[in-house]
Amino acid sequence: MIFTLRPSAGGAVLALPLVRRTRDPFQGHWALPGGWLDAAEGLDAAASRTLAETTGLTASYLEQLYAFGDVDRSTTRVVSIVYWALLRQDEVDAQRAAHDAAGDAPENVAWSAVEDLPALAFDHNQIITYALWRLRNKVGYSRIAHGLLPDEFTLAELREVNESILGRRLDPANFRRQAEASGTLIPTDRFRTGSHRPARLYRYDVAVELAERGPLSAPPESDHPVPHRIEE
Amino acid sequence: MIFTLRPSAGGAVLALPLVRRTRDPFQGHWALPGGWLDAAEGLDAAASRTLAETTGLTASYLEQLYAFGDVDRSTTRVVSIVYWALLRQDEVDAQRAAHDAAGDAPENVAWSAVEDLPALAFDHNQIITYALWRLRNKVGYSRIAHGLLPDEFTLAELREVNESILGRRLDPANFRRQAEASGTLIPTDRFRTGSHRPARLYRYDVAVELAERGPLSAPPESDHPVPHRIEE
DNA sequence: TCAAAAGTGTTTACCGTACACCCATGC
DNA sequence: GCATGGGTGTACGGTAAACACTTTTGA
Repeated sequence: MIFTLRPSAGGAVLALPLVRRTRDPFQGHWALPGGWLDAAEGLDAAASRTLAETTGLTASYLEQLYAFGDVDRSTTRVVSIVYWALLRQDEVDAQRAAHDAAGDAPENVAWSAVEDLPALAFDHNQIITYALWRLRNKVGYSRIAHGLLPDEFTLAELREVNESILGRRLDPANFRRQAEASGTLIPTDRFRTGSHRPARLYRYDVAVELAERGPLSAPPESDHPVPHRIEE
Repeated sequence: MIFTLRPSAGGAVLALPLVRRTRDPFQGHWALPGGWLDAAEGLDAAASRTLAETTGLTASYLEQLYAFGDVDRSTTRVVSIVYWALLRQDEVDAQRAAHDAAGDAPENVAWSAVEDLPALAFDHNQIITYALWRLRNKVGYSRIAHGLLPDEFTLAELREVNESILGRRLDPANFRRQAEASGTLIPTDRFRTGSHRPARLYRYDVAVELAERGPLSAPPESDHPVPHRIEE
């Protein structure tokens, strides 16, 4: 499941690529991009590979979502270990422009806004519903939004990403203070000009981001969990 | 991964069952209980079955944790879709008593406190570390603690469960107010006597619990995600 | 009567929200 | 100048934490 933000009238909207199935079951239907796990690759690697095969891009954020394994979710027995990725809009645009210039735009891939999805193959609509729920939850307590932004961005751009994911407006003044207080933003000396008062550009502190994912992102020093006791 | 609370000097401690491996790789080592996915059962069903085979019990809480699939995590290629379960202490005790009476205590199962784990087979120590991290996170924003308690419990017992998971003392007065304000507790007319002033017994409102798990616990009415737009 | 846990009240600090206001730039 | 978004100040309300205090039982 690959999310990006697509500019649209009245703010950006979340969009994701779908692929048209070329064989049964669900031939001709749209589905989430996916692929088979190779015997010689780990789950993360397989997800990265599938992402690259679909979009030609590398994700700025990639995380395991959930394993779906009901017996009746396909005509054969398939367990899907679903990952979700966030792509920076500028990279998606650049890739699309390159394809357009070369005239080799992928035939069976289409980007769809999440609020305007067709009926998909298998249980893929349900998977998207779950991913959206997780995304909207996570944007509240995590600094996930920068996965959709270029390296340098204004606070207004960051706020608009959050607004697009959450589906509601945020107070610019309060958002600014919370963002600055989070300790994850590094102000630069550069400004975005072009309209009205120039806005300062920020970048993310990547060191902070790693600590949020728990023990999986950075393997613990010891094989043993940290002992913990109640102090009397 | 099966958690329960074991009474101990100075408060309860988290404990989980380990099984001794009877074949290579890691023969003789302790490992997390597990089993193979049957072609005719879903992931949740397989987790329930494995739990029952290990403990003879049904979980009061069962949730998918994570899928582990690095190529080098076993000598053969194995993808483990790990679930975690919470067991009520009274049921574990009853089951153990039944086994002791019948003289058929399971030979290769041992309960170990999480703060005193041996070196386990495969990447199982890492898996436990991750599960503990998730458990401690989740106890903060979810009412997960009641999975470790009998149907009726005092607020002090509920607080002690939270203290055991978090590894620190909580203020009884503040904990009481937060628990009562959560809207998930139903006071009963019964009291726990035996020492000092009797404490009122509470039970959980099960209806509330279901809403916390997101779209997976209760499938959405429609196959399509709820559209959302920013109001201008 | 005393110890100890159950349960209540109060004070403080902090944080999210709302909103008034000033600042700097393009037009 | 003036419209507009960038950026600051401030007041209010809710909630978590700290802790003093009362209540009720067993011993």
